[in-house]
Amino acid sequence: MPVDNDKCLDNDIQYAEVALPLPLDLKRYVVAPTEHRLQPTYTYIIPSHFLAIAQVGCRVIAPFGNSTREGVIVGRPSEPNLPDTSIQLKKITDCLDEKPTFSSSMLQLTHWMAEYYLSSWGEALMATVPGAVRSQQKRTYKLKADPEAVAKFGSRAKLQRQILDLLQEEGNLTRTQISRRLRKAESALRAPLAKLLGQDLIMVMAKIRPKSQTQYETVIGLAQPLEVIQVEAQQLKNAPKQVEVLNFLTNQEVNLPILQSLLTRQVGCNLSTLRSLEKKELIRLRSQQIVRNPLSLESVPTTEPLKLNEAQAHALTAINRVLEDGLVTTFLLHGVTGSGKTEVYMQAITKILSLGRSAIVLVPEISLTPQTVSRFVGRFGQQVAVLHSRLSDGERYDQWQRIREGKTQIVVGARSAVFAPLNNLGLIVIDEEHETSYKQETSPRYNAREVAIKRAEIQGCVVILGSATPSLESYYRAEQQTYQLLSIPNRVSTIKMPTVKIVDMRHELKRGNRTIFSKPMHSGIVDRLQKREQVMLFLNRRGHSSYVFCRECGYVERCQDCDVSMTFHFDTKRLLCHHCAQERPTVDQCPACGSIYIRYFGLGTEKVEQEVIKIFPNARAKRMDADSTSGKDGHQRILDAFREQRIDILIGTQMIAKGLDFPNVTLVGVITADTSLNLPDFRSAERTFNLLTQVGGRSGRSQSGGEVIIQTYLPTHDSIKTAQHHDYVGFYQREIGYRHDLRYPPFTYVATVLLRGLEEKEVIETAHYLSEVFIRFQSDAFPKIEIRGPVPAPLSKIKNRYRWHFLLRHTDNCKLRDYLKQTLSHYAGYRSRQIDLIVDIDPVSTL
DNA sequence: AGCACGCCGACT
DNA sequence: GTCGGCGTGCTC
Repeated sequence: MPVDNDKCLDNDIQYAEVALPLPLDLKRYVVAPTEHRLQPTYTYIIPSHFLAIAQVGCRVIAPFGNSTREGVIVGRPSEPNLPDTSIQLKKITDCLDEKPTFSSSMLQLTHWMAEYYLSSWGEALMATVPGAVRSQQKRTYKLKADPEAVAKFGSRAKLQRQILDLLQEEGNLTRTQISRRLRKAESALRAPLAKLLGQDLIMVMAKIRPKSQTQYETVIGLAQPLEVIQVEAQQLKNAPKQVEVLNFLTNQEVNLPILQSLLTRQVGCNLSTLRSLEKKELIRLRSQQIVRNPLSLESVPTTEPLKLNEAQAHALTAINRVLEDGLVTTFLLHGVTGSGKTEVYMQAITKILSLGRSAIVLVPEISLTPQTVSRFVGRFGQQVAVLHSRLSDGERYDQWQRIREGKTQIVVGARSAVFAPLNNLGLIVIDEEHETSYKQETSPRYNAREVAIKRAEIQGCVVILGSATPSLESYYRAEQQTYQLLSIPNRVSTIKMPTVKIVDMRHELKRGNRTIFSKPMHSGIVDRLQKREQVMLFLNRRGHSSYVFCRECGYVERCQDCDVSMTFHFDTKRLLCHHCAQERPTVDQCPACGSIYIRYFGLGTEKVEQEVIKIFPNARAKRMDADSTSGKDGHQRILDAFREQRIDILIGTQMIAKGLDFPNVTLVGVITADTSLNLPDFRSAERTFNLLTQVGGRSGRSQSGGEVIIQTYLPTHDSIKTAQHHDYVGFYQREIGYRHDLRYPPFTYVATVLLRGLEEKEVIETAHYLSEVFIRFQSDAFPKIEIRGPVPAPLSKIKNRYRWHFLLRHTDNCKLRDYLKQTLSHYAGYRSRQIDLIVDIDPVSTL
């Protein structure tokens, strides 16, 4: 029987079901998976002083095992529902919210996410709030024994000795602090610390406290009427600084409270001056909340709604009709690059605001540039909150609070903005819906597009998926009438689509052209340079050469920790692994046979830059990729320079392909289209088509018209041919046929299961064991499940960890998940801790 | 995930 | 013997 110190009657005890962010315990699914509590929640007693506020959806701190955790109340059962009656219920230590952080719809949404993506509910809940909202656990270690006992400890256990010395010297330290000072991994400290604790030599003080949160600033105001102050100032002759302060305050044009920092700087005084004035009750110091606003709103000119062309107007009418009726609908807005989709979004948002509801706009992180943001801010001003990865924790926290308090009606942000806590949400826009960055690559591995659709279903909203190159899944669903298709087939006004030229590089080679520029590409660039127009050159690979090898013996420089070749970077003259960032100097002699015939192969952006400089010495060329700049605004500076036409040729990776709009660019060159085409992934054709269309869309965004030149060794490939004619539907029809024949999405649902570990042998053995489990269940209850694998993953080793994987398919995604839950629960008993298991539902890539 | 417990080889 | 490494199990 639980003991409650608050002396209330047993039937007054109130309970909370708490979800904690623990990893999913797969063993729970072993028996009767549908009846069992699928998500591990824990029951706690709510102390009477929290009864008033500890509601469902509140974040709480609760003791868990021998630590303290932050969790979320997901239920208030009248009776505890425990697997075992002997369990002693503990009490919640603290309730962090007066008003629930999670609404019932967010609880529902996160529960769905956890079930769908096979994560725990707690993990799903935590993924929806910014880090700064979450509490941080802080454990500090403190010396408990007296110095004598410490001295007596001896130096048998060196680490323990070092820790004792450190604590004696510096007092209380956290584990991270200890690890930094001793230059040891935190994990290595666990055992020694445990030992010291066991011997009662040290103690831990666990404190969990909410992170950074709200910032305050001090403002100074007058505490007396102006006349009184002026009289008083006469009396302060021997305190000249104080007089100065008073004079400054009384001479202000507007008599508003002034920032302390500003005042001290202007007058040249310090805080103590102000304090003494405060004591004399002449001024008042007051602390007020700082709202960090990363938008410089003043600088953004307001924009008026543009007049829509016929296709845009048609799309908007269809959307508005549904918005008015309040129906749950998903639209697929298919509009070519430059067709004015954003204007349609904005006018739909205007509509939903007029109905008293709010909107979320999801944008891929990469296109969340000031340019995009200012379009929304320019139209909607203070009603917009922006959430993206460049914000500091504090800024993000403030934005989040503004949204939660109902101060903004529109949220523009990347993936996780789909969880923005807006009141009365009415519309979710997902721009570039095909983008793979909407998929989170850590648990819970959700796709914001699918989460948005689910959220819309729960909260009764409309979703607009927008893209020039919709994902095959979305377009298929539109064809099946699951989504409503809206098309904008033309660019706005009279701007034409660029002409696209395909250059067969095999012919170039035969003609003896060994440079990276084909004849048409070369003359195209020369032509633009003469006309003072700009050129963008695109290559989706960083570095100089993607592999370095010896012509004598065939030795290739590989990464020691990953199964890939090292990329040569000319800037640093070093070899870099693009998967683990391992780096080493390049060689001029073969490490295997000593020969000096080292060759550099495989083209990267650095090499393109060099070639451009060599062949077009008079052109001002600049490269933009992950290596080319450092610092926060580096990329922006390059883009600004390009916009102001201080650069003629911009060379870059993906980075320059998305959402940028430079009117003077009339030629876009794709150095090679084949890189992404040859990847062993069922979406590689789709990727390539998207990329080519995207890149091509950068050309000719003004009246002068534009040209795109694509160099390839595979000129007859569907992705390339259809991209040439801006023929999305043609591409779709071909590709959907292949998907159908090969039983890939959207005709099946796919999940990948990856096993990862340091010991190759162990990984393989585990993979084979799992394979047996898969096969056993397949024949019993799931004959239609298709299992591919185990095979080494295409990147068979990353960061020293070997990777084997499975690909599972089924036409019914519920069956597929049930199958995974059951099989993996059986495997869970076998698995060793050395092997990670990663399940990815609806993976965006199988590499 | 943390954290303790308990089993086993290596060395004061 | 003990130290410390490492695998296993539990947390309302």
